[in-house]
Amino acid sequence: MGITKTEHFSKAQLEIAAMAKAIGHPARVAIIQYLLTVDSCICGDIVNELPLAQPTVSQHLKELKMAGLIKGNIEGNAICYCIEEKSLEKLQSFFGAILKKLEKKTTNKCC
Amino acid sequence: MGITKTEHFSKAQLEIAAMAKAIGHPARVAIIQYLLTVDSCICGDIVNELPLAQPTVSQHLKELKMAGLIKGNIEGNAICYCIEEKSLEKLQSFFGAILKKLEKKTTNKCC
DNA sequence: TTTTAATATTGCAATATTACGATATAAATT
DNA sequence: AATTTATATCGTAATATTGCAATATTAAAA
Repeated sequence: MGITKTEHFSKAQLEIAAMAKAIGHPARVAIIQYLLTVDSCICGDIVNELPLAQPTVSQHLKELKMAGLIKGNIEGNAICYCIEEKSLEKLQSFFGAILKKLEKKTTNKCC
Repeated sequence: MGITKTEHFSKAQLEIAAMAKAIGHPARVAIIQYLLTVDSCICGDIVNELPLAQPTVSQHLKELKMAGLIKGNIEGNAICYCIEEKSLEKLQSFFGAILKKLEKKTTNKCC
């Protein structure tokens, strides 16, 4: 069907999944990494940094924005994109919590 | 086209994207969380824990396995699934590195 | 050895994603 | 005002994902 049964999952599960899904494409990983290298988040040429056409990049940016991973400020005729720190913190603490739980059960490993 | 231009991205970017993509579905988030609650990774009834049919769950498990996030051990006629710690560590350090870089550029924020 | 239990695979329908050309929009520049 | 620059949106083709019924597989249990 290609449709996810969202109603059966918790809000937290849906949120983590949505953010992870947004990162789940190499172009979007590259966009995030590029946003980290530009110092003042003076944006602009994200398109030139990627091996993809402008509409495709625009679409990827939209998905990152909708997942709350980046935000954009209009600066004249350009748009300044930045990473949304809060969402990345959520992801890190999700994985941090998992690793913490894993360490607690070192006694009972079967694989 | 629905096809990703993988050849233009780095191995690291592809790996992070693949792992994130695997977590990018609420059922797979739920599976990971469930695997954390069972103490001895005596598996079995993951199907009963999820609001999805058995073939669907099996498919999600396969994707998690292919992304290297979980591993499965055959135990008689059942299969014991566990979380692959290394891959989660990779993800956490990816996000950790991002947050570290973000903290370094607090002076030049525009959004 | 037949049955049961646990999981995987196949096949398929519905929907989502990826990519891009064409076009639209909107502000800066000339 | 016309042009340029930066980005978004539309439309569409190719492919991927999600979900499940039906069926296969494989090992334990009866």
